Amino acid sequence: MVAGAAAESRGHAPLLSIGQVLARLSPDYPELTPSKLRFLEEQGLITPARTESGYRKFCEADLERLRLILSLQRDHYLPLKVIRAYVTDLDAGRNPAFPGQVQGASMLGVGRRMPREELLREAGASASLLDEAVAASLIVPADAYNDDALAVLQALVGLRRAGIEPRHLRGLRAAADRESALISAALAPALRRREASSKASATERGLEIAGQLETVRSSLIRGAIGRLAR
Amino acid sequence: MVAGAAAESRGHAPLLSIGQVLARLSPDYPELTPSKLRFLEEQGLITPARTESGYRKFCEADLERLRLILSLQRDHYLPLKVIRAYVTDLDAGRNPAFPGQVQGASMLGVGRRMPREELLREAGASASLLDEAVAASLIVPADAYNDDALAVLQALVGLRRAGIEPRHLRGLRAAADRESALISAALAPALRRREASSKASATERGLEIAGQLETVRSSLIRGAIGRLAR
DNA sequence: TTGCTCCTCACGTCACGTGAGGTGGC
DNA sequence: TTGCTCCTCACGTCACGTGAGGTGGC
Repeated sequence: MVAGAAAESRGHAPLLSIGQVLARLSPDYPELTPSKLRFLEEQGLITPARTESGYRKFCEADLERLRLILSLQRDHYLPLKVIRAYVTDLDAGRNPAFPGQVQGASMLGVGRRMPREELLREAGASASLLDEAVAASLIVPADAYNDDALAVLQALVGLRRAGIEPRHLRGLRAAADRESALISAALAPALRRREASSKASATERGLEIAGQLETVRSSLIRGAIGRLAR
Repeated sequence: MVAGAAAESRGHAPLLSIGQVLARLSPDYPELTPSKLRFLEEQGLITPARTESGYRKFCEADLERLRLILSLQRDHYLPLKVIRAYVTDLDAGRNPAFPGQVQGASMLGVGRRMPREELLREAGASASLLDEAVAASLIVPADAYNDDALAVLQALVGLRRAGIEPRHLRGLRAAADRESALISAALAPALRRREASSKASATERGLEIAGQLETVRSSLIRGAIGRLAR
């Protein structure tokens, strides 16, 4: 590994100090701090190189890994223990299952499947609400439902209390399809460039883009709600 | 205060045990636990009544307060210290400013305003990107921008890296307006019923509904992205 | 030499979770 | 009487944050 001026003159990416890493990542991850970076190293999630005098030096692969770790934390609410297991498996070439299937799922309940009756009971929903949700293409009917369907149905219970019915949300379905088409188009060139790249990483990147779109949308909606109250 | 059968026979809401509170709130707040409820009491955020033998008993006002506290935590990422100050001010009838203006804003930076140049620098954005965002109605031009504009611009920087430009997002603006109209319609009856209710609580309720809509949308988009990778 | 960045190490903090050991209520 | 729910209290945990005290680099 050659660092510094020599690397730069050959067009290699230079190694970054902890402060430079912060400057590069904080636009996407504003909650990042030096103390968090040191903590992640202490926990064995990243292993940056060191200069002779002990300064940390991060390469591009370290940055990629940090982006992965931070987005698993931010967008999937995964505890570091789970993230560490995932990246350790990745390092070992074991091609592990993507751990962030269900936002906020309990460790016990991950991958859990429940029949219709259990879904209704846990969500506190009526059978007709579920039927309406299916009719509006908000939930896909199945023999066994997952935690995602449960979260959606719980939200629909809350929305009904506000007088908003599933049929009012048909537009959401169409808008989501348009949005996923936009994301799909954005991912296509990267997928062509590196054919061998895993589907998991394409999904991960797609979810990151979805998160950025959500930041924009959320601002627009909060702005509109703020104007309503005036 | 009369509790139990007498209260029920008069049509008063009965007092709820800690387990019953959990059953009522966990559809909306799945992360709620008995230990969290006890912790919130210990921290002085709620003060449920007690039976002679020491069992906690929650009234409807306690539930309302819990919903407020939990949504301030979940949707605005506020620390309990800030939430406590807010509800304490509410109790004292001081009509405090709603504390959750900016998601994830640092305490130092709350209410902070920055000129165009500072906004561009902090977001790592070009002037033309900001101009395009303004043209697409994603950011409102101003002499001084807030943290919300910064978050949006940072997201747009990330989206541009993925090849998504502000003009591709004009649809988001229209969709956000439709969504806020839906929310506005849902809030209207409640606003009519209790004219004196504060605008802050209408905004709060509007944001709660927006959060539920987001749960549904997020599921649809994640589902669509998952199908893309197949 | 002067700032500025970076280092370690110890301790603090925030928001809970986890039992142990015991009592209350239909 | 038997479960089941609920109680307190002590301690643990997770993910960092905060300084003190010191060294490195342009």
